[in-house]
Amino acid sequence: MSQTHPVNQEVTLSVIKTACSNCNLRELCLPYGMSIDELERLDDLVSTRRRVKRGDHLYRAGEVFDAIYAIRSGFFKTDVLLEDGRDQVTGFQMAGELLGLDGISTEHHTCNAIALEDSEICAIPFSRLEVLSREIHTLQHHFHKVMSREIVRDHGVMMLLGTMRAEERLAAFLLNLSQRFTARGFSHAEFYLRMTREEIGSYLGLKLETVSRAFSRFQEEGHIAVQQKHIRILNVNGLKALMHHRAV
Amino acid sequence: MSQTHPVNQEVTLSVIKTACSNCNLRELCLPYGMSIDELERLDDLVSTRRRVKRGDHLYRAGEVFDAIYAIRSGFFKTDVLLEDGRDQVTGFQMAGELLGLDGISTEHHTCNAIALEDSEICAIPFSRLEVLSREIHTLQHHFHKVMSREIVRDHGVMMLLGTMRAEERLAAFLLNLSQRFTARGFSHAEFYLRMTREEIGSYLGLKLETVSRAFSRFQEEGHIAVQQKHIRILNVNGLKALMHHRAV
DNA sequence: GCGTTCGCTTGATCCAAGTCAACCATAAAA
DNA sequence: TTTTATGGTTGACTTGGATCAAGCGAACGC
Repeated sequence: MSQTHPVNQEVTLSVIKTACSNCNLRELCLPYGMSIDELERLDDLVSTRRRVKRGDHLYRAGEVFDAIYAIRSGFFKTDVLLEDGRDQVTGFQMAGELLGLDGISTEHHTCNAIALEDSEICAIPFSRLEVLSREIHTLQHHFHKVMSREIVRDHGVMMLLGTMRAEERLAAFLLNLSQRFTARGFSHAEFYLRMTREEIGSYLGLKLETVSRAFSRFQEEGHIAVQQKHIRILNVNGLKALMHHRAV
Repeated sequence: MSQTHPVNQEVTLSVIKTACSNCNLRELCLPYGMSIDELERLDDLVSTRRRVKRGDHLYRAGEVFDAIYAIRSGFFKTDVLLEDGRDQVTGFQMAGELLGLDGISTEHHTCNAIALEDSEICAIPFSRLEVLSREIHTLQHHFHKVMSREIVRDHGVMMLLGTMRAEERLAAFLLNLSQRFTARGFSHAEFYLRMTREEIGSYLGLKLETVSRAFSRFQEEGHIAVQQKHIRILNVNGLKALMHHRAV
């Protein structure tokens, strides 16, 4: 590459921009709660940035695990494949969230992570994260919290799959998305779905037709406005009520 | 209490017996992979042993979290209660397994842990565990693996709830129990269920009648012998086949 | 600009599991 | 020993969501 001064400057700028210490997601992501000095030590670790094009795998089930990934921008899904060919989407991840925690257990990834739009991720080599988290207490503690939060989230999904009916599931799903978009500074009431009806259905344990019908019903009842993947929430409380419709 | 010599000796003996370094579950539990010296440092931490009677809570959702618990003996369930009164069993835990990991995230427990038989647990103060795991790399790494394993387990349950039909779920459940009993040195083919049909159903997202019917069907087909809570597995491969019966 | 593809919607029908109800078995209480 | 309570089984019926099928609209490649 050219080594002229202007280009070097540009490279430097770009490096600064990719550092955790300057990342506008740091309050959502791994750096949460860390001091300026501590952040600079984390920057060292998280130097590798990578683009993942829509439809491409970030990692695949079975591959050796050596890093977790923070989503810098974009949108992912994770899915698990059963031996008999059935598969299920286990989660949708957006900016500031971590991918790959499931791989720590066996040192192999146990699911596929696929970009649903062109995305950018920060790779965090796991063994180095363990070293650093021995030294930075806040990092250690926050990492534990993030793992625990993932467990709590999964319990919520189990609850949804085990006790809720179709419309309740979809209402819960929309409210969850809305809440996560809000946390990222986007509108809570209007967003684009990055995933298909089939992927939503897979995640919610429903068929795509059922998802589609539920969307139509919500629209008829004035809770939301749907136009393909564009969703506007017209009545949050209506959705919340729907979510707990039938206490069986 | 009496301070005579024999009694003191008994106390000492009892303390030695409760230490991780002498625990016969150490290969299944938190101490996995630790050296003798390291184990002795862990012993300090895990000094509190507690009995929990059948039906009693180890902790309740909403309580402040300050420790995780290793099951020394016995059997637990965890369940989550939704605002609208619905609840679901999120897991069954047996000797050597950890309880309470969900509480790290918010510093409050997010589920109830209830003993299904008279049990004994070791309390592990969490902040002290974090301190020690900064010093003992194997402890740190193993703890991360345990948390990750919990995430992978939950994905398995999501898979089960999202894609499997009733008989497949129950077959998977029985095989899972069998495998965990085996890992603890018990028969893989014969065991007592500690939970009711209703609790199994709640965990599997089914009604108790459906669970009961599936048991009867498995018995008719010669896969298992059921007598109340006593289960004998007669045909493991039959169950495995059942588990992947319909690749929809 | 046009055909092809992919994702979505909607309708008709079907079935697995839920619901309701009766009854049985075991264990604890009286 | 009988009574009561709790948990389990089984049958008859209902239903929510799956399945099958047709058609539509937007996006993309040629």
